[in-house]
Amino acid sequence: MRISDKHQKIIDAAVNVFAEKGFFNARISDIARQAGVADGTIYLYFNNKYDILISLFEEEIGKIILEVKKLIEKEEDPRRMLEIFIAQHLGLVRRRKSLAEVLQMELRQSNKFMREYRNTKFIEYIDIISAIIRKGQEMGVFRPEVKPGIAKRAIFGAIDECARLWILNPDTTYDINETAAQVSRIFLAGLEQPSVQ
Amino acid sequence: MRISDKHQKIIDAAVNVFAEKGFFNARISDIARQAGVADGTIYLYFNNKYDILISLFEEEIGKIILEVKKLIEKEEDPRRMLEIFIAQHLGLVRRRKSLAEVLQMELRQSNKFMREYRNTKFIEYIDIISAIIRKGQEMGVFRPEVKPGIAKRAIFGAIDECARLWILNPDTTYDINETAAQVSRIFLAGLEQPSVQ
Amino acid sequence: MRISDKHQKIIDAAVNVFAEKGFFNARISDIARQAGVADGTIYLYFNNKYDILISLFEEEIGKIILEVKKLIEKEEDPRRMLEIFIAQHLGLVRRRKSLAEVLQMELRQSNKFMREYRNTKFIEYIDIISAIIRKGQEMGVFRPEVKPGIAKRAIFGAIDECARLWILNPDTTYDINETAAQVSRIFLAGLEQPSVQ
Amino acid sequence: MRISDKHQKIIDAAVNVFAEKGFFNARISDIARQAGVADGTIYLYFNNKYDILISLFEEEIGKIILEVKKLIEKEEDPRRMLEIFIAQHLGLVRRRKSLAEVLQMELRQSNKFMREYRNTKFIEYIDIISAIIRKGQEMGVFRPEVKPGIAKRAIFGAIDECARLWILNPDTTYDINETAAQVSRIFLAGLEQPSVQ
DNA sequence: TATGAATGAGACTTCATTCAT
DNA sequence: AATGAATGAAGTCTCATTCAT
Repeated sequence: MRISDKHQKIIDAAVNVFAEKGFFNARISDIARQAGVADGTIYLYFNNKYDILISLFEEEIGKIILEVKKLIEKEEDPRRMLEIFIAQHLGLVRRRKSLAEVLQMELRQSNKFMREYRNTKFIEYIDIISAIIRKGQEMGVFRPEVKPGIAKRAIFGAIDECARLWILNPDTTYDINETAAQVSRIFLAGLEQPSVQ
Repeated sequence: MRISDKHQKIIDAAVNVFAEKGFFNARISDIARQAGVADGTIYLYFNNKYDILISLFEEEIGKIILEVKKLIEKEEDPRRMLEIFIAQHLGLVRRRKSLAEVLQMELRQSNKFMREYRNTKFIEYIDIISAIIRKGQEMGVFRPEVKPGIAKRAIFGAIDECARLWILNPDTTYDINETAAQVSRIFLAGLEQPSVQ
Repeated sequence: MRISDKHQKIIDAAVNVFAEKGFFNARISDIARQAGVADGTIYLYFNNKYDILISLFEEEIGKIILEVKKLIEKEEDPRRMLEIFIAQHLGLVRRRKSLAEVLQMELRQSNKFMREYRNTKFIEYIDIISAIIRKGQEMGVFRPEVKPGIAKRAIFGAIDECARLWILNPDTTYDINETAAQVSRIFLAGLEQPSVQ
Repeated sequence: MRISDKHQKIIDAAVNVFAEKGFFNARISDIARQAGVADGTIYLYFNNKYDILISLFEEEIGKIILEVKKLIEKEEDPRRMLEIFIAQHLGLVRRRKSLAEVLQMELRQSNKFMREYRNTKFIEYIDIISAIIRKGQEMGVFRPEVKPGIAKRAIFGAIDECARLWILNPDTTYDINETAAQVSRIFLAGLEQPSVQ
């Protein structure tokens, strides 16, 4: 195992603590306690508090990218691919609520940091969407005038906002599956060639 | 003048400072300096740092709601209304970049706060979208199976994410007008009754 | 009237506020509000917060000295005089509870101040006791070996501590009259010439 | 060692600083400097500034109670016990002047706090006096009509006030031993059964 | 005289980070 | 590698005092 067991324990603890309190209100000692290590131990694995957040983000989103890519590459139909991406992203909220909260929060974190940190993992993630769209356009399934660079943002934003709602009010909101279905339908209708219908 | 001049000066300064540094990295003394008042003066107008953020949000989004409602109520066609809402929201980013940054950041602020603070102004804002959709459905323009409560989130999320991109990389990205046009087209196509076309 | 009406209003307000919150926790604005004047007005009558405390003390204890002296000088018997002094001091607690609290607190205030401020009014007050004792010794009523300078402290301390108890727990404690009677009896027995009995 | 070395160091430093400046004028950094620790270290041992005062009080008065009880329980004669209590209390002033100052100050501290904080240690301390008196009454040495609950306050107040005088003007006042002797004599004469004499 | 908005120095407290063990 | 006690910088907020009106 390249990455120590404790490294992952700390990441997991940080996910929970950041999700509960937010990055700035989270204390290193909270993370340490939840990870079952001493405060100082954290600094053997991470440079500083912000480094935990960045590492967490890169590693966890890396895993998510692998998962969703594996699911998508089995498919042929770009429409189906998009449905899978959307369902997968929203499914993450149910399966790993705290992680979803942190990833979401992080993207909007203090802009000073975001500007400094070129978030390549996140770009890789949403570029899955634009790749799907491009493929659909090549296949003549999606309308050619849609700009994949804009559409990917629109689609990601839409599902992320639905996720945010669900995170804040898990009970009072629409069922996640239904949300995924609705969002998929809207975007598919919005992207498809009229002639295709 | 109901609200003192200094109240607004502090809000304006806070918008700039929060946008630049983020809420947690912003210091009260930064805001005070930029507002041209003493640190203590801020506490004559706001209870605490977080109260500045909340007040800022409520007051500024209140103005935005008024503006966009005024524009929309002149229109008859729900499709046009949606275009206006989208264009208006994205236009805000160009006209008032710092404000847009803060409002965006704020929505994802430390979830602990967000859970406590029922963000009624924000809900009022996105309910403009669902009202438009409902109207379109009544008029037979938009598809009846679309759930306005989900679609409003999707649409808001899409434009907000596009705004975020533009805020972070104003230069390298698509033109705002083009973005608005693309997003409008996707959603209109996604919402419209096939028969209408 | 030599001393303005507002001067007394501020003193009265300060008595209440100091009694309720203590000197350090009391705010000038509290006193101003209770006195029905503006914060700044207080500084037309007093140099600073501590000056209010000193003035309050000197003026109010001055009145108390006058009152008790007037009562005592009607008497011939030093034993009766002592009883009157004790009853009068404890009676103050019932009649003017807040004032009693402040005077008491003040005597033990931050020693830095107490050392700087020679509390002549207070000395004048307890010297009434030593004068009574001396008179009693001259008349052969009180034992000559008692040192008036020590006895005055002991007597004042005893009644002040009883007052303190009553201030803190007005309900659960002995009746004030009974306390006065008991304390008088103890000290009279302690001071009188055995032969006198 | 149950309580860390630093805990006691901070208490000792606080005694000195509170005695010199008073509780409210004392700064945490003063205490830290005098204790030879960092400011933050204080908060590893105490919750807040006021907690230092309370802890100091409880712990130090606890020790004093133990000492005086040990001395008293060797005696049979209640008169002698009272003398010992008085001498011991006044002796404390000479041996531990700063501590005496703080304990005294504390009893009259901002009444808001005193009302909240049921000062059980102090009550335990002065209940030593009432226990002595009750014992003397049972033995027929002290007069039965004296109420121990009042007398304990009177005696404590008397010696505390003498202590206060000595703390403020150590030079110009009576010798502590003489004061103790005088106060003892007054109270013994005041308490004893006439027939006993 | 009177006001009360404004000032700004200063204190308590927190907590990321270090380092001796 | 691991600990966790200790550090000390830094920020929010308070409030006595001032001064233009």
